[in-house]
Amino acid sequence: MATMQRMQTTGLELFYAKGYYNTSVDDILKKLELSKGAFYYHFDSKEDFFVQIIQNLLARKVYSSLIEPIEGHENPLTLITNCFDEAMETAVHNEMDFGCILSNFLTEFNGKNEVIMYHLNEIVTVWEVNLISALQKGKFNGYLDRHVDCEAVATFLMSSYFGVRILMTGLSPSAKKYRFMTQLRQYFKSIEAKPITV
Amino acid sequence: MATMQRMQTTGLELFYAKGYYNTSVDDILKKLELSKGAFYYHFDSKEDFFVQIIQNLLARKVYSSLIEPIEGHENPLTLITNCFDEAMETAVHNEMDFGCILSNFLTEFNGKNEVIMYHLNEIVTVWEVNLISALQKGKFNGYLDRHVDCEAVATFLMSSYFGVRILMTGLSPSAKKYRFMTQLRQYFKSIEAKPITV
DNA sequence: GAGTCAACAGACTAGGCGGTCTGTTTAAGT
DNA sequence: ACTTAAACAGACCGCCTAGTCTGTTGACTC
Repeated sequence: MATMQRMQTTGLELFYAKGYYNTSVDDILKKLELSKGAFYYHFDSKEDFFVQIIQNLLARKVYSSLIEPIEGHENPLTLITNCFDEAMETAVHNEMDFGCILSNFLTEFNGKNEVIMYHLNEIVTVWEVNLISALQKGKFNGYLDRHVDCEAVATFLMSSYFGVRILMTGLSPSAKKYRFMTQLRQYFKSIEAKPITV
Repeated sequence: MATMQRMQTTGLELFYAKGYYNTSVDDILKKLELSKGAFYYHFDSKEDFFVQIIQNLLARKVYSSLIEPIEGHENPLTLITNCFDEAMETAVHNEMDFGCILSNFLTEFNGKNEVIMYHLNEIVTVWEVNLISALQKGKFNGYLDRHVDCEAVATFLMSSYFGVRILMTGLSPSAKKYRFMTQLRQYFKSIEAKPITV
């Protein structure tokens, strides 16, 4: 049981760092000092292995870092700002940052593996749904302007976050983060509830 | 000479659709009905082949679709809006859209191949520089608010574009595009030159 | 018409890949 | 003590991959 978890943890590490297709089962087993027998005792195939990683590790990771932090009753724009800030700060401090795990896998498997894409898209949908409902709640509570299209805002936010994580893998990630955050705040200012013009 | 171009064109097609590591030299040669001898007569290696594709095809593609359209003297916010709109419209009409080519390769090679990453980042930098200068020119010409940080805007724009192209590979790309564009316009409104309050 | 060389063809190799299969160990049950 | 089976170990297989190497073709020269 502990072995299964170790396999999945190092599996995700290596898949994230080197990509799924570029990481062999032997690579993972070598790092764990385990054998082929151990792997295929616990998992049916490499694909089955990865699907379980998605459900057990990736889904929880996305939830704890991107969904749970925006579930409060405060201003959703503030919550999202802090959530993105923290997520990006983790990336900045991680010397081996390869971008957003979810977005990387979406890119790698798009058009190549329908089964895996299905599970990945499920996570994306959960994130989207939670973002939208957080925004709608914020609109109801008077934090957002009445005319704001919450679904559109969610799409825009997800896009920009996926994208900035790609850019942050390049030069000066902390500068990229700072610039991104200033413009996010600028954007948020434009959709927040307008004070009643007296 | 014509063979080299055919190789590069189909090479980019397949690399884009299936990924670099997931596309074998034989795959490309099979589609072209050519032999190993032909390939290694024209190119030193698979990596050399790809670097040439980047410089000959990818760089031009990015230039013609993302840089050249924003080089005019009009309002840069309008130019960028139309540029993104058109680029995304092409993606919507492409039944086999796998996202932004540049962003996909950035994701695939990040941390895996320094040589290729160098050439990819060169293209990113060119795009960034041109975006910034277009915005600065727009600021000088009174289209943008005086307090706008052009570098930050460029980072934000590149992020959001990379990201939305990923989302658009999922469900209802045209809806994603529409929502994205509404929020882009919203954001642009917040950084455009403010009319003098009388 | 003999020589030359660019532009290929295709057999070949060494290594890596996912996956299989036959063991072996170890601990618990009876 | 004997059985049973979970949890592995590791040799093995067929296939694929980047890259090599020895040819062959056909146009062009002199």
